[in-house]
Amino acid sequence: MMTGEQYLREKLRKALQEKGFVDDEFQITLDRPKVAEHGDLATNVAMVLVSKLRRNPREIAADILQALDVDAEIIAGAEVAGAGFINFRFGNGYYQAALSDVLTAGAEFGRSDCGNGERVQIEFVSANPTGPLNVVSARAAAVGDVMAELFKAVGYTVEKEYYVNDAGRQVRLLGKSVSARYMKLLGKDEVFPDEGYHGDYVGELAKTFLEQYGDRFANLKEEKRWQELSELALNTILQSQKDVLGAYGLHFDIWFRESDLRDRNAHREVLDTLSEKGFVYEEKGAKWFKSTQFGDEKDRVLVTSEGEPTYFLVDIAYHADKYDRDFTRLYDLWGPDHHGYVPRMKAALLALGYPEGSFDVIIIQQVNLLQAGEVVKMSKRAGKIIEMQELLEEVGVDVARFFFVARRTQSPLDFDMDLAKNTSEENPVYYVQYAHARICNIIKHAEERDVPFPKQANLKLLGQKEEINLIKKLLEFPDLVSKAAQHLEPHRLPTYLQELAATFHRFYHHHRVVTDDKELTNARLVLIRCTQIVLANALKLLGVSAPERM
RNA sequence: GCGCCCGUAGCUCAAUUGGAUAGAGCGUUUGGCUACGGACCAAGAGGCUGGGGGUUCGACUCCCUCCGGGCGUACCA
Repeated sequence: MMTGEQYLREKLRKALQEKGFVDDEFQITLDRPKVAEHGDLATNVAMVLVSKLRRNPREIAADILQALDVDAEIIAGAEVAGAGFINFRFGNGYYQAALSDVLTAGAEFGRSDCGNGERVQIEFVSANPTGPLNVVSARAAAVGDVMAELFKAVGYTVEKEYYVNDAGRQVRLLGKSVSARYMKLLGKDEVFPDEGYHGDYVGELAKTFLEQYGDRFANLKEEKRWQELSELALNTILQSQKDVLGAYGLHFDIWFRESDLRDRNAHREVLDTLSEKGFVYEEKGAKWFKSTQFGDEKDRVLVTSEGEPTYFLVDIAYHADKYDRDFTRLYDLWGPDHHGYVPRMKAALLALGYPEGSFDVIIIQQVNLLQAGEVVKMSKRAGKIIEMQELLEEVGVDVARFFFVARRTQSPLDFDMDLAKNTSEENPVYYVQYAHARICNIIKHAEERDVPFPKQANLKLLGQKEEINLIKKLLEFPDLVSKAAQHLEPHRLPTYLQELAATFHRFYHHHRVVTDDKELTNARLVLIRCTQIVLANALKLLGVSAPERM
């Protein structure tokens, strides 16, 4: 069905054209005023037309109103206000009718198809497989997952991908580190690599391997031992990363391995392509990419003077591969320490001829863990990190996901452990979930009193302020989902959920649902059922559970 | 030095992407609830949106500048 906004937009356009104020191209802005006194929707068209018509905005507005022909059931009020805004108020009849659409749509309410099935890929977490996932990865995991779900909700075809850096120096260092620990357990001396991994998990891996495979690695040649142990360690770590993410409710469609690219020389192909296009030159024995031609601040090395391909070159090949898989929009979620890398990646993809704007990077800022008001210091070097697993054990999946998504990605996030562990009203997650549980309980209570959920209800009985406000809040949901997807702002979901829960609790305290008034009871049952639907749909997008009991 | 991000109520954050009187939660003060769950509700106090300048009908939002914090600035990944 047509929303009230669409209806009004159409009627406004008609009025404006009748007056000869605008052409077909003109965009009418309609938005929801912050202040209730300003109505349900407002437009600034009169003010926008000031310079074109050279007239007083309030007069223009009055003219528009005079030409506007709307159904009084839908638009109950329209007036000129402020500097030249036109404020519109929907009639209760409109809201009451719209409520039944929520019920009909059910789990589909809030979803749309404006993405037209376009193929979108979102790559995130992609932590080095050289250690356990930390809390920063936990934030990226939550944000990326919800972004992907938002894209799906508005009609895109989405794949979630994890890039595994299973080649190169880091992995070799991991092998050497494990090897050194392993040999030490056997009482043999092997030098621990300079920049090796000091975390406790390295020793634990060595111990596990010793138990599982005995001392057979000790007899191998050094190089061979490092190689085998690094492969073993990598797979073990990767599996535990998958396990943690799985427990977090996150399942990647693709785990893409860097070694695959190297094995089939994809980076060489890309190098050739860039060379043919004339964007590569040699200097001091190295091969450079002219990224400055595409807005980067300096040129970048693709192949070192030692003949080694840089990480950058392989990464270009990786992104080219994504395009080869027919994705038309690519999103990467990176940590703040990689933001300097964005211009060169964009430059490379432009040089290869991929459309501008088809690739974007979202930088997820850092996470500070707070305990008793103090920042918990973490150091990767010393192996002192709070693992994602520990965090989940401490606060639970629902709380972690909600907290991580609740902030804008550009802002650093203070994760308050004490608040997160608090199972009382202070914790917004419980506040929202409680609203859902409370509704389930009321519906159950009604059934126990032989008031089954009605097939038909007279929604015109829902005229109280708290009832109308609740309906308004519910109807905001579809627009919220599409805006959140469009602007890559999943944090809007938690904000909205808190508002919705508050609006519901307010209604609950002013009005009783199950009463002797059969008709009214039925209407209110529909209202809370619709609230339950929207709460559940929003929580689903977040990957947070919607409990029936707490 | 240069580049990117951040700076909003005591604290943690929003603000429909340029709209009208900047809003929530926590904390604080006061008051409710013998009901379908008190993990709730109502009322109050709390602000020069880091400072200054500019753009225009209109700025938390865009531009310039300064201050403060974080990150980056490799033939590393």
